[in-house]
Amino acid sequence: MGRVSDARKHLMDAVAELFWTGSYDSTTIEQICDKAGVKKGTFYYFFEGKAALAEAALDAEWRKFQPQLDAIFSASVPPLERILRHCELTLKEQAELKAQHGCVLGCPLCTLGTEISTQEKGLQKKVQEIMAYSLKYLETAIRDAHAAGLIHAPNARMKAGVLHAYHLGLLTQARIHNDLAFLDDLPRITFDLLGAKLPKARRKLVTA
Amino acid sequence: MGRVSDARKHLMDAVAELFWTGSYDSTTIEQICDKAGVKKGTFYYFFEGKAALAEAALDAEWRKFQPQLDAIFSASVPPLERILRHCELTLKEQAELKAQHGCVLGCPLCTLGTEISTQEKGLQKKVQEIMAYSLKYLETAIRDAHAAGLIHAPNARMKAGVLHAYHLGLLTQARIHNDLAFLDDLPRITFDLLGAKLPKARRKLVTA
DNA sequence: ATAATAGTTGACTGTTTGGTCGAGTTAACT
DNA sequence: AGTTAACTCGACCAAACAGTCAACTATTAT
Repeated sequence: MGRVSDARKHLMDAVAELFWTGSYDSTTIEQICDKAGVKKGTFYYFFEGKAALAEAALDAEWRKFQPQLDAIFSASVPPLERILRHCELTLKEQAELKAQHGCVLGCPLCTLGTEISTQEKGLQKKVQEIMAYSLKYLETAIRDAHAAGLIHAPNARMKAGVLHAYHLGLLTQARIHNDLAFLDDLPRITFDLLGAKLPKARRKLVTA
Repeated sequence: MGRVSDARKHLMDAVAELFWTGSYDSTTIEQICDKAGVKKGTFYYFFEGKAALAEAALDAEWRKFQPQLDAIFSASVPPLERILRHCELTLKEQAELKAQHGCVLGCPLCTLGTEISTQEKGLQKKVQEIMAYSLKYLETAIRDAHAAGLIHAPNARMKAGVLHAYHLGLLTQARIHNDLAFLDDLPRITFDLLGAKLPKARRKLVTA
């Protein structure tokens, strides 16, 4: 009964892009509404406020992204290949975003999470949750690689943590310096850190 | 001629803490003035706006911090010891800040730089500049360590980049999760990444 | 068709903000 | 002591902002 609407979806799409390119606090509700082609009243009909919208949008984005990770980290793929593909996905994504928006955007979870960590506890929890998920993919791949004797990593969780931190650090630097070149080393160093050899055939250089 | 004032200094101190604990965009000029015990008119007498103040404050903070780094990374200290001390300084700082503010604050340059990267180009440049400086300390230490045969790192710059990215990533995670435990591995993993052995005598565990 | 429901809106309120300015105050210098 | 320059302030403005609401519209199920 009653009419149906896609305003909710439009709002979530709009907020994702605005947070991504700008920042959480600098994005106003009116900006979001404008981009979504929706009036403020409608916004408040669907969401309690900016934080609630952000939380919903984050959830939706993650659900959209997850199948890609599931494919890349599929158990049917050799473990080290999974990690390599993940690196390549990151490179490809960042290059596309730079082409689209004119600047390197880095990791959205870091950008958002860092900014709101001292406020908006609910949203913060969601960020933590998603980060924890994506860490698990790495951890599993590393554990499998170790079990297959491809690398020596008795503590897969810790190794994943190191890789993840390095990964995030690079993305952060790339955003801050607005330079994709920071990511060039990503696959090679990742494999270095794993104590594995990067297949020579796979040398995609993505330069700014 | 004329009177002298420390309002400028007070403003710079206030803004440093507010950005640190909150965020750039969420910090209003009035908030800054309140914390500094100064009226808005005075603010605009000294600064063109928030970005200008931030830039000046960043510069001042860096100048205050630099001597500490100079001491830690002194050529009179064995190169690997420099790096270890730097890790320990980070741990100590973050623990103090947590005790003081109730939350893990991470790297201020990252927090600020990530948030404003797509706006405020002048401020952004300052952030990049300071980051580049602090990277140089690491690089020199690594080059010295390599020259002394303590580690194998023919490309000191790249090694420093890896360590730096890992470092930043950890701090970011610690902030996002508000948990100092993320930093526990910092010294050990740092030395792992360097291919060096961490002196057993130095095992300070800082837990949340 | 119609009634019930879901969605939409614009106009409104009160508040917060950035930013300005002229008038006043304080301290250094001669 | 008096001049001058550096500084301070509070009052003010206009714009931007979050948030509300009663009236309106479109859709769906019956």
